[in-house]
Amino acid sequence: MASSTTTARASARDRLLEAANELFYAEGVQTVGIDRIIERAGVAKASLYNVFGSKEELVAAYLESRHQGTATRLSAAMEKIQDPREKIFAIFDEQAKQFRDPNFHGCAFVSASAEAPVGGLVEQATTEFRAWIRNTFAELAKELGAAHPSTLARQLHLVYDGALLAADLDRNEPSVARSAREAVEALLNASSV
Amino acid sequence: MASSTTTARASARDRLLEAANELFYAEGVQTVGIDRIIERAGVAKASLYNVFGSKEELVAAYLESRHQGTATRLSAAMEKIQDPREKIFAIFDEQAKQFRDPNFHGCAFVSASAEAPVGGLVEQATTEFRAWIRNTFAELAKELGAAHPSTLARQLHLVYDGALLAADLDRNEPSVARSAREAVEALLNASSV
DNA sequence: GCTAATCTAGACAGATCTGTCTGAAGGGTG
DNA sequence: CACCCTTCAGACAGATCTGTCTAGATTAGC
Repeated sequence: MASSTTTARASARDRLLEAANELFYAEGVQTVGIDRIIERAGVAKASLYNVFGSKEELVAAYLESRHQGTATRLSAAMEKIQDPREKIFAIFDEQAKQFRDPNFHGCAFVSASAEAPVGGLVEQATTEFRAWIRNTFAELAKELGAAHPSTLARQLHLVYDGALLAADLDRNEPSVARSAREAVEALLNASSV
Repeated sequence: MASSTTTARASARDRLLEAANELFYAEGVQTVGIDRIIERAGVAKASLYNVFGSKEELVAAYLESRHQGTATRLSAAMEKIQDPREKIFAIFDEQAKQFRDPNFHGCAFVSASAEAPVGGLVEQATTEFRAWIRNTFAELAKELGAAHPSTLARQLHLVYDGALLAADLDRNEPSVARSAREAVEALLNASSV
């Protein structure tokens, strides 16, 4: 598929992924059926099953695209920063920006994992994503010269996940981002930096 | 399997709640159907709909029973302790004990909320549970004499949620509990205690 | 203009879901 | 025993789900 589409319209695959991203993320993987995806994408059901072989593979592709999106967003946020400490804060600032998005609805991987079968593609995509973000924190912790980089990374990950969860489930409370930032400060200071 | 001579069978309601607790928690609210619940509970379908009016209300009752269970567990863990700082650690120690339970599967409220309709009973039960646990932390933070009790409570909640999530999704890593405890220490120390 | 490949809408199959209803079995109380 | 009332097993309705298949429309290359 060398993308020879000269048409103005996006490819069926891209339109399906966009529809999946909107609907799956907003309402959940289980509750959104195939019919609603193809209706929003403007694509025939046969085409969906031709491109992706099953709903599960569409879900996996949706999660991989979110993984990719988060990776590029965080890279962009850290791009012009040298200090690893400031890079870490940039990650949480970027997260705080997400919270203000009216379409924000928590972590897509957490939601998708809630009712996914063990050993399936969703679990696999989630494991990869979480390993990647933990590794991102671990490298920054190492650059920082933390006493125990992997422990600090795990702690930053705890705050990162907890903040995502709270921002989604405790909508009334707008101070989540600030509390998370102050928690990060405390953790960085405590890790003998 | 068992004796019907002396021991009275538990009520239909209790058996339904027990089956719901096992199946909903292990596999998810959406993926487990009514038929599997009544089969495990040994109860007729008509009885379920007689006791609870709908699946959603059964789910809400299941969540409320977990709320109650967590409340009594934490109360017991803090019972013999006076120092609020040690009470906070007792909460996280209790959580760590949960992680070692082979049936541990993350936070029931997070999982149930992942695909629940907005404004439904699941959202309501989740809001109540989260308000309760945040309030628990807030009272301890106040006893501690923290500079900003509600901020400290929010931060402890972040770590609490993040640890639950990580213990569920990053099964390989066993050091979650220790990292969480150290994070709590750092947060307590930073809040001018 | 013709052919071949692709995309379309939608019927269809088969399974599964929630919730209702029927009719029989069972246990406690007069 | 007769009565009442709960519970039982399971058929049934109606909706919805994933995935397959048919057949017409569209498009590209020649």
